[in-house]
Amino acid sequence: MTAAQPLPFDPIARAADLWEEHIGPASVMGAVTSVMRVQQILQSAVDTALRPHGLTFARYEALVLLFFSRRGSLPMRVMGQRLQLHPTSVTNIVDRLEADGLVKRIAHPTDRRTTLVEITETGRHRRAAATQAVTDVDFGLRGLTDRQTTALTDLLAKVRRACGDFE
Amino acid sequence: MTAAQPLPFDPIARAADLWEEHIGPASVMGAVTSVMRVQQILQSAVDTALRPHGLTFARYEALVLLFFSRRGSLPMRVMGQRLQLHPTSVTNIVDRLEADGLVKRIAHPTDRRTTLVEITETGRHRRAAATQAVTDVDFGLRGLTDRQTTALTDLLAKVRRACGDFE
DNA sequence: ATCCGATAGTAGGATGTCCTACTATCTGGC
DNA sequence: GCCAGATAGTAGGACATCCTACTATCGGAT
Repeated sequence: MTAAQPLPFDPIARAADLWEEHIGPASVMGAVTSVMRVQQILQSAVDTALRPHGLTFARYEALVLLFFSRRGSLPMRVMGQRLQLHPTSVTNIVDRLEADGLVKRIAHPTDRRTTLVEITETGRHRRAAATQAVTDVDFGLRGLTDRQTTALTDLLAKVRRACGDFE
Repeated sequence: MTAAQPLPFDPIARAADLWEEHIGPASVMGAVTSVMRVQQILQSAVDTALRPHGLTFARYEALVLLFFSRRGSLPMRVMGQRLQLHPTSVTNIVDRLEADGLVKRIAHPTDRRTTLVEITETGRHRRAAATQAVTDVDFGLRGLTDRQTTALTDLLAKVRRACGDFE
């Protein structure tokens, strides 16, 4: 069953690829599967690069978001909006970043419901090191030219726009 | 802080998009972010379509894989290879499918280490209904033409190939 | 024949995500 | 002022994934 029929090339093996062969509509499900798979590959690669720095991609994104914010701090609610994350996921992420001393929760000056999350000096240094690690990875293992990378981003942007991403 | 500077258009808000603006290299990180985000969108859409059928995308893929297999059964190890999943994830998925009566574990005729997973009649029917639900979703909410969909798949295939996917 | 490394699957733990409450706080209409 | 509904964040639970061990079994080298 494992190697019953030796295919000539590209034995794409995922279920939805199989599905594609048998049913159609042409390519739609194949695109879905490809996106899923590439995301998995990228997630794994980036997380591997970030692990030595004690960060996941989600936490890294949060750190970057705070780093580039005006005052180095944002309400948790805003972080959730920017990162497209559920409020409880933000709580979790900030918990861990705070435990590592990379951010700290501070009180909002006027709204006592709101918790501001502020990046610490340690957090700024960690972000710099992690960014280096991420860029090093991405240079290593792409398979696309600059033009192709841009094309990919544009195509995905179309999908995102059609789905109401970008608000 | 929330709406400090009203941007003219496309206020792409994710952290890595911000990162992109400030550092570069042009577009690489943007592509990574786009893949991540589109995967999230697709995952959510597909899971929503499958929820009424009691399936996640992962379990649906497993069901499809078994459905299109020669004898309607595969060793768990092979399922893991085809679906690019950790052996423990396969165990989890098969546990749940089996609890729902969609598959059953049977003994391998010669290798007593191996557990074969076989799709049941109920599983076959469930797959058919779920496939209908998934195709209905995908037709509704894409933003690409057929040509663009194909182009997207091809670009992602390049990435997968460069990363040693397809074995 | 036997032993030792390789292989198949699972158990338990960690992480990350979401959902459903729940508490605390704010805000606007009365 | 004051109360009803909205909003910010968190707690606890469900689920999916991975990792590290662990057991059972296989198969080839000796």
